[in-house]
Amino acid sequence: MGGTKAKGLLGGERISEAEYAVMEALWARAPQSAAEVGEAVGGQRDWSLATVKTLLSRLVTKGALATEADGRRFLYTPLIERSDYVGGESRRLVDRLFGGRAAPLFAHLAEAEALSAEDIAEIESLLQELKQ
Amino acid sequence: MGGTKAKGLLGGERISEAEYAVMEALWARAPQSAAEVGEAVGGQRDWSLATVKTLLSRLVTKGALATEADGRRFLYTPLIERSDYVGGESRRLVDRLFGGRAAPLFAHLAEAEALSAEDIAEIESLLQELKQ
DNA sequence: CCGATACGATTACGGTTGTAAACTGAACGC
DNA sequence: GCGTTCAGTTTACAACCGTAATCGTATCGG
Repeated sequence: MGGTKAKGLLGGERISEAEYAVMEALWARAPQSAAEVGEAVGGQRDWSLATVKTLLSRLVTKGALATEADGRRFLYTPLIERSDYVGGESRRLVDRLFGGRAAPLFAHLAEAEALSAEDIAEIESLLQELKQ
Repeated sequence: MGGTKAKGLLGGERISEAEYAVMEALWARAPQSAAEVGEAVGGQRDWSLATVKTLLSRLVTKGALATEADGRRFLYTPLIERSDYVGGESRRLVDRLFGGRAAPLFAHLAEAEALSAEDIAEIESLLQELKQ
C-alpha cells in the first residue's frame, strides 16, 4: 500500500456530522480538554457538556482522536488531518453525484451562482498553476 | 404561503444513500414499477426486491416520489429534480467543509489530483463563459 | 372456482446518530 | 478525613438506516 503513514479512522469508520463539529474545534486548536471543546462548539450547537463528551468518546473509539492525560482530565488531539477528512468527503460526493469527475460539480456550482468573482479569480490562478 | 411551488421533500427530510440509488434509477427513467427499479439497481447493489420496495415506500413517505396506479401495481416517479438534489448536496458540502466558498473545494480537488486534463480544459472553458 | 402469484403494507431487527442523564472514582477544599 | 466537585465511563433511548421476511389480498391461469 501507499506506505505513507496510516492516517486514523480504523476500518470503514465514518465521522458523523455532529462528530465533525467536534473535530472542527480540535482542528482549530489542539490539544483541548472536553470542557474547552464544549466552550468552543457552544457557539454553533447548543449541546450539553455530556453530549460533547459522548462525541469525544466515540471519536476516540473510532480512532479519530488521541487522548493524553493531563492531571485528572484528558486532552484530545486529532489523529486525522482535516485535509484528509475534507478530501475524503469531497471525493465521496464527487464520486456519488458526478461520476467521479470534478468538472460537472464545478459546472453545477457555477450554474447555481455559488461562485463569487473572487472564487473565479482564485480558480483561474489555480488553473494556471496546474497547467505548468 | 410562499406560493413559489414547493419542490418535494417535506420538512427537513433527507434522502439517504441507499434511497439515493433508487432515485438514480428513477431519474434515469420514469415512471417505473418496483420490479423495474429492482432490475435497474440490481447491477450496482445486491438488494432483494423487498429492500427496494422498502426504499420506495420510504421515499414516497418523504415526498420524494409520486405513485401512480397501474393495474394492481404502482409506477413511481420522482417529485424532486436530480439537479435540485445534487445542487443541495453540493451546497451542503461546500458550506460545511469550505465555509461556503467553492474555490477551496476546487483547490482541494486539484491538489488531490482528482482533476484530469479533460476536467481542467472543461473548467477553463466554463470560466471563460462566466467571465463574460 | 381455486390454488399459485404478484404486489404493496406491515413488521423486524441490529447498527448508527443525536442527545443526554446517571454512575463512578479521583482530587481539592476545609 | 470527608464531603463536594469534576472528569471520564456507562447506560438510555428515540429516530433513522440498511436490509429483509412475512402478511394480506387482489388477480391470473387453468
